[in-house]
Amino acid sequence: MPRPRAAERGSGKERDAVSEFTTERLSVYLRCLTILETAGVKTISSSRLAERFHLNSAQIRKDLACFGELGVRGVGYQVGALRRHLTTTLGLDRLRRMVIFGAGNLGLALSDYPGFNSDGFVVTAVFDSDPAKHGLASRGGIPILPNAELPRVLDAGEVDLGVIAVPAAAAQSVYDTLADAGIRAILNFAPVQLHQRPGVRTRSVDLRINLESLSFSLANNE
Amino acid sequence: MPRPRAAERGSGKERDAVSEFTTERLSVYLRCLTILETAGVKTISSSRLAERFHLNSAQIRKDLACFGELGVRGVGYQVGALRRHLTTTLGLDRLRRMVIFGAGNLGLALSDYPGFNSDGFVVTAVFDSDPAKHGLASRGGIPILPNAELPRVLDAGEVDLGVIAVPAAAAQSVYDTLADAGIRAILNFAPVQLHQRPGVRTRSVDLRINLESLSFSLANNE
DNA sequence: GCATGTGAATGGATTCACAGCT
DNA sequence: AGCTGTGAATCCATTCACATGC
Repeated sequence: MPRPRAAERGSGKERDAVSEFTTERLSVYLRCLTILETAGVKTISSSRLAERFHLNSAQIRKDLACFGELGVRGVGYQVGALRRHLTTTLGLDRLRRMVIFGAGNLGLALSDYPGFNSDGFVVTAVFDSDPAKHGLASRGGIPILPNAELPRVLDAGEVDLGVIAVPAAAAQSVYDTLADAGIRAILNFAPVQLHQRPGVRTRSVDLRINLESLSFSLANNE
Repeated sequence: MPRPRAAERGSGKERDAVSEFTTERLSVYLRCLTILETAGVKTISSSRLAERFHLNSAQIRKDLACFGELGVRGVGYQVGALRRHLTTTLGLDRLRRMVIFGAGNLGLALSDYPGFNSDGFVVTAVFDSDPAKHGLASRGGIPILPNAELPRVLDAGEVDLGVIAVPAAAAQSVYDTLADAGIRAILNFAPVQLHQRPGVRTRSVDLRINLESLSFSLANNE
């Protein structure tokens, strides 16, 4: 097993063995470039980008070099062009529709979370097994539907991404439902080691582990 | 810089150079042991633990060996004793009080999130800069206070952990406020590279990067 | 001259495989 | 015989340092 880690990494192969660490940093670079473009900066070198945003210049160059010769030697990178390139590379030039399972505190918060409803992402529905919630909606107006409605939502339009925000005990079953429905990318918030399916890209965010890790530091940092 | 990563790692030294990857896995092991103990299992070997929860047996042994000879050769580990040991090691045998900055969707959801209000953790207050929210409370009853009330809350009782759930633009300022107030552990949800203080253990969870990383996989997987 | 792209060096996490204990 | 604890081997991400190109 290659680096399973607590926040486990997904299955499925990238096109050219671009590491997950690299792809995560691409998101960071994209954000930095957006800030620079807004500020009117046209060109930037890896070293000044590194300096400005507390990154490492060699790493920036190596990460970007995975996708061709994006810079100009002696000059640096064109901010606008590079931003557009990263946007395409990350697949953010098209709309990613998401469904969330679990209309609890976390699920509803994520439904309305700006980062989940902007720049290429949109939450289309929240599913919950509790009949008392059906027909209701999040504060932002995302409808809460019965789990059984998933096929209908899938028929009505492409869904690219599933989010699991149900209690640990229900997570595997929701995962399987999503996988069976043909969803190829899943973000899991339940604190369980999911038994993953091949062909389904899965990432887990374990909020509790972050707390416990901080607690460990407090307990052991002298 | 040693592995800053998108979800950046904090500052401050562990007692015996126990890696952050190891401490994250300790949380996982603790969960597994709790399940086993509830199921009445008294003893377990690293290989059966690995099998049962999709882990690696050598890694389990190596991780646990950081904290002394916890197992018995030829037998395995005592479930109950090991669970208690990990609980203490992770500092979960005492109560960790937390304050959350940002009473938006995310901040309020986290305030009531079971994982943030059980087994050693409790959210004592939510702070927000919007006067319209002061005096209100989360659904679960955590009061929303003005930022200026932080010193009073600190005087009233120990606060071990701060959570940043404000928009990106306000995150650094909240971070500095928490650091100035003497809080030594911070969990940040804002999508920014924080300028960190020495002596303050910081972890960042970047929800947006998880989405973008999944989007990348969808765009580049075959 | 200056900054990229990259082979080589480094550092560290994971896995292997076995010595040592029960 | 079985399982832990661990040195050795492996793998991989990061960093260095420089040849290459504008």
